[in-house]
Amino acid sequence: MAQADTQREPPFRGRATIRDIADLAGVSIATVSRVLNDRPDVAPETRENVLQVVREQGFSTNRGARGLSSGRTGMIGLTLPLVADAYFGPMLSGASEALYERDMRIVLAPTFHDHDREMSLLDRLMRGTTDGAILMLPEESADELRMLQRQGFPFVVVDPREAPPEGIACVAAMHASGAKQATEHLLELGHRRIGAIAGAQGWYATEERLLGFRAALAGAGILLDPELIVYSDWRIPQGTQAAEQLLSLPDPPTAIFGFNDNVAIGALHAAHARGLSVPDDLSVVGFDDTEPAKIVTPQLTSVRQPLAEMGRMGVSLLVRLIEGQRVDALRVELATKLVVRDSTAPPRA
Amino acid sequence: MAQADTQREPPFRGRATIRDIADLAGVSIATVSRVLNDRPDVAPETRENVLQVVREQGFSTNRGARGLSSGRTGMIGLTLPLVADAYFGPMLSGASEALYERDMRIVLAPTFHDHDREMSLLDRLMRGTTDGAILMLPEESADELRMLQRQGFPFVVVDPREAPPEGIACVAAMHASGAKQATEHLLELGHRRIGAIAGAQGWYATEERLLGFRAALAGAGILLDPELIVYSDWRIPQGTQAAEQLLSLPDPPTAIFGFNDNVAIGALHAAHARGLSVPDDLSVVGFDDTEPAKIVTPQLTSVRQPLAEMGRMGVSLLVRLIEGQRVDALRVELATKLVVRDSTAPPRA
DNA sequence: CTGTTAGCGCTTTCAG
DNA sequence: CTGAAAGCGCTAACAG
Repeated sequence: MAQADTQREPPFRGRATIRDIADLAGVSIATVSRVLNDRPDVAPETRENVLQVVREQGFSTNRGARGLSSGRTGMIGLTLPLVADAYFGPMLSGASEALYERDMRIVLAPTFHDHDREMSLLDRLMRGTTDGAILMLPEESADELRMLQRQGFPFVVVDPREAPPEGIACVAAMHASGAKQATEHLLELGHRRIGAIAGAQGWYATEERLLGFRAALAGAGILLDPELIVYSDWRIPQGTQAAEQLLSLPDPPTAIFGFNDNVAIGALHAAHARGLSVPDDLSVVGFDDTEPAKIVTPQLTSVRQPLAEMGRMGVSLLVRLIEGQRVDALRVELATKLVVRDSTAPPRA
Repeated sequence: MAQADTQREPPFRGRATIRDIADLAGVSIATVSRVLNDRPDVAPETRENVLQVVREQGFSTNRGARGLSSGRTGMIGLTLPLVADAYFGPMLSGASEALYERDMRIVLAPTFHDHDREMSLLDRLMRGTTDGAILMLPEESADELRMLQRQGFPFVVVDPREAPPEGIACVAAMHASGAKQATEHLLELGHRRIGAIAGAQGWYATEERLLGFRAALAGAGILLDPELIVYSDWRIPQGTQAAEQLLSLPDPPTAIFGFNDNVAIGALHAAHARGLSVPDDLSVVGFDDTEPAKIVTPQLTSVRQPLAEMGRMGVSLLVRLIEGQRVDALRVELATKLVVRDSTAPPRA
């Protein structure tokens, strides 16, 4: 009772609702809604008036409520294996920038490489909280993805783990051409025996990069010695180990091509441990061009993947999907580019 | 008309709603809601029955709708300057893990160091979409934070930029003690002239670390030469520059304490450029112990900040705030710890 | 223990 | 061009 007039003007009992704005502006909530959604059928004067009040009150619409009534929440889900990662970070960053520009929000769902978790997350993302999703390096098989698609939930895969399934929106980097460039760079420097620390077997990126590697070698008329390819799991220690193996060969390579920066850095470590100087005794090139490539000594020559751009592109595709626009290019491949730094040089002697 | 029975069994016209579940289970929606929210007042048998149907349908509740009616969305907002960053990444990761465990989702809002953006983001986060927020290294002044608080929106600051304001939930690391440890380590090694590359002036972390640095020096009976402290902006190039300055002194330091890993790495670069060997000619220690510290050569001795743990702790505080529980310790300081690696050694001669 | 009944804040026909 | 009214899916009293 003596609770006083909390019901009065501006500082509402919580946050202003569309109804408060309507009252203040002396119009109906329908009109406010129209203004808020940029509908054309509002008198300019009315619109200005409403916007005025909206600004005064610092009002912005409750997405949950909007979602309920319109089916569109303005939020999109994003799953990715890891958040604290030099590889996924930039992708996430690019996606979040693009989303921000569209005034959309992102519901983050790290899977920590757990397939079940990813599935259940996805499942939950779909339940009205989110208009669509971006799946980065998803754990799902092509079949699972297709099933998801059949449920009518819009999503796009960024950086597919397996070969991108037909009919599913997907953005990837040009792995093969990047690998080819890297290998050719080594070849031009005069290297003839080039070892490769490939990624995990069966991964799309691994297979494609292998293709590019082989193509470059073939182009130089070099017959690939199978001993010179060793698979890894993309991580530094495995890279070190793989490099050890390569360098222990009776006829060791003079250059090593790591299929990502991690394994290349691992190779750097291995060289260091053997007292080999990079690039004088051994050239090393990486792939991805993540932050660490610029930090290690010597700075790593690496193939740049446009990670942030991949994130942005994923958003762009997804938004079109959500809006029901025709998407002609369901599959987008972004160019990669070799960045030469200090870890490559002509072979000794 | 011939649209047929989309209204029938399982595969609903979209996704099952609570009403569908109720029908299928032969109970009211209120009962389903009770089961879903783990209310005690449901007969075990009924509960099991409902859960059965829920599982069958792969149902999960629409958070938007829940938010509308209960005022709780199960989502929390998180602002941070950068997502793709060795420092913020782990914090974010820790927070997202903790949130996941509580079956809550995180709405990500990177500010890219833009104050206005952060404010508007925050403002939007508050509008019913989110139950509370975690602000990592917020741009807001103490006053702004207090204003926010007055609006009744629960939030906690993780890693405050300024000295943490009274009465605001806040988690930080023990900067001073970490800095003291690092300096003492150098002192024990025999260094007497120790340069510091401080962070940005006025930052809480800078001031506190400076305190620890001074305390350690004082403890060893060393009078601090003001020339030996140079401020930076936490980034690598600035670190390099600051180190140049320090090393150009008539009587240069034999060790440099970088107030974060970036500037310490910058110092490594500067040493390298001068042909100084680390740690033989110059010892370097960093702060934060981010990923790059382990990657550079030589590996960096650094003070570990429990970044992921800070994120988790932030969530834990926030959840208590949201649930209206009493929070006795509004201010949490997490311990830091020196990790000795290869960049520190006794001074030459 | 369970069902009924109001809304939560917003969008969207459908009438003026 | 604008308002009235009907929900979106769910929770929360309030009765039984």
